Amino acid sequence: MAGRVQLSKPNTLWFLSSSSSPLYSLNFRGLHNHNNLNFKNRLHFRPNLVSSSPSRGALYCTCRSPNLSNGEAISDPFVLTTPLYYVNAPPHMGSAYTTIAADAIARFQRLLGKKVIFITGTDEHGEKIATAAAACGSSPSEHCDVISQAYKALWEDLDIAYDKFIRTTASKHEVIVKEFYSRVLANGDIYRADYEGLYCVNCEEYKDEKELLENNCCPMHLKPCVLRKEDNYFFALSKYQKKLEDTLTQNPDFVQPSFRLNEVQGWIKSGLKDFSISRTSVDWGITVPNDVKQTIYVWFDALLGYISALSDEKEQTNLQTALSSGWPASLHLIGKDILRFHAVYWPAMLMSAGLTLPKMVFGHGFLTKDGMKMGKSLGNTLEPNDLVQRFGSDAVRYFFLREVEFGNDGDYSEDRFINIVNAHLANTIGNLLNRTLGLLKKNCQSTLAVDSTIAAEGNAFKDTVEKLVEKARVQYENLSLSSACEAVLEIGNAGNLYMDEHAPWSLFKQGGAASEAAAKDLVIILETMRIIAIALSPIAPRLCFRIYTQLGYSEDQFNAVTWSDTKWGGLKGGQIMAQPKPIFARIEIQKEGEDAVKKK
RNA sequence: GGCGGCGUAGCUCAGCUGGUCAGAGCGGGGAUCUCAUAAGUCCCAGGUCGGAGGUUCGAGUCCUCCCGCCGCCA
Repeated sequence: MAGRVQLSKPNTLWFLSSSSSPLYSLNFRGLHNHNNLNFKNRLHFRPNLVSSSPSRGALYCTCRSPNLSNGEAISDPFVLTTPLYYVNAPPHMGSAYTTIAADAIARFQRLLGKKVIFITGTDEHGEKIATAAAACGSSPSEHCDVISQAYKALWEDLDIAYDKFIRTTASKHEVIVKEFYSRVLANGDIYRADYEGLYCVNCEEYKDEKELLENNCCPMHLKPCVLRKEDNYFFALSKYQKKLEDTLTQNPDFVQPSFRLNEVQGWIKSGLKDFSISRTSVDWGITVPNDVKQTIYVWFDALLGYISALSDEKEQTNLQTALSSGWPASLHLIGKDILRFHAVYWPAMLMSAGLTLPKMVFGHGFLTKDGMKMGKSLGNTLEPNDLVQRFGSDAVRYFFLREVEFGNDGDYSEDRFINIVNAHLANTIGNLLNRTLGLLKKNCQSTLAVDSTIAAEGNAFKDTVEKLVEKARVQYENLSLSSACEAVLEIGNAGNLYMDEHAPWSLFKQGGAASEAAAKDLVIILETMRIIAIALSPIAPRLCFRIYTQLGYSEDQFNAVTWSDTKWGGLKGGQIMAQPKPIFARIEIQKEGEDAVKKK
């Protein structure tokens, strides 16, 4: 379809024009960063290199909600990781999808009052990095700085509120890797051996001859592999075959979804081979302790980012201190292509070092575009930067979290993207708020007549909303992000139906008792919107913030909400609402030379 | 070749453990309304549940074979 899409600037630049809002504070408390003085506010974004102590008043830390003051033990933190993305290239939509999903899960866990440690970062070692840098005429570290920054910039645009951004070139990471290496060595699981084989530089892997194409070309990169013989260090993975089998049998939830568990069990069953964990031919990386000629292989290095990320900059880095700051991880979120490393190699490494395994590894599916696999050679990649610039963060997040059943593959098409986002965010949610605030302004001077609890007395609608909220909570906890979205949107549908049934605009015209009933109805709908703003905030945080501020709340109040605030009754009589203003501008499609609008 | 997953309305998907033998969202058509972001509400069309057998009183759901797609392994 030839056409142009109008930029949804209102969705991305809302704050810059909102100074007329009487309740929106322009004061920015940049507690942690010197660089954050521009107006473009970031909800729950913090490139936090400085540890902040948990505090009730902290802008984003919710580990101590008021409800935890009754002598409850401090619970374990919820530690969530994305993969550490390889900096051979800027981020693509696949890694953005993983990170968006992780962010939604992290936000939900924070709403529950959990202390969350959300770890992401970049894997910056390896031959490909050195090669890519040389091709650009940069040093590897310069190259890493640029690409790593590109990741951070995209995460900022996508409202990713991570806690720890670890780069494998960080000095603390090296300390952790070396200490871990020594532990595994001391356990007798590293040995030296010759390794000869055909090596693909792009995969950074030795290949079995059988899997290569003619001229020994790698099937993925279509470039000839090089015969290499190296004297390397090996990790005794085969030694852990039985233990891994037992672990997966006894913990069937360790790998999810369940069909991925089957795959992993199949790999193990077919026999595990020791794998090389070092290279002599690669200089860009961490040297093997006591052997400066060998460099640690990227996976043995990178996976430890999940632990080194926990290390506090201020303290002397050591493995034990890092572990005690949040290990074991609660959830590793990964794409299915790296499942073997996370579900087989990593657990075995941890066993060897005598460390606890993470609680769960979740391997989600791939994204396709218009039903086809994405690939540079196909020329149909989906650039996350483009998507977020064109449609805004909320639309991108909402679409992928709603449309892809987590764990399965998912498809993107622009028509469907626009249809779904318009129908749900602009129409169901956005119009409901707009029409209600408009009525409130016209008939009640933008002020709530009664408490929402009083307004809903004897009203079954409140029960409907509470049931759907509970449904959403359960779905979030089960990582069913799509179903959670569905449940929250259903609240919006119920709200629109309620409005039509009660027709408060008609009641206002009648005056008297009818007008009072109408005023109560508006309070009911606005309380519903308040609940939606909380329940949907893990998915579309910026949109939800706009809803919350139009209901008369401040940024601090929004950042302090917990899931328990979805309980009916937050809005009180007398609260003044902001002026009605669309919270999500419809994405318009215009066809060339043709007026596509053909409506009544 | 072996193992596993999938194939349900134009699109994206529910329907798990057999029982009002088919639903939802998006899109489409119609009606209605005008508080509202040309939005809302209501109604409708649209299905050989990949195909063929079988088990059963009854199968989208269980079994067998076949076709197609995807993944892992060889």
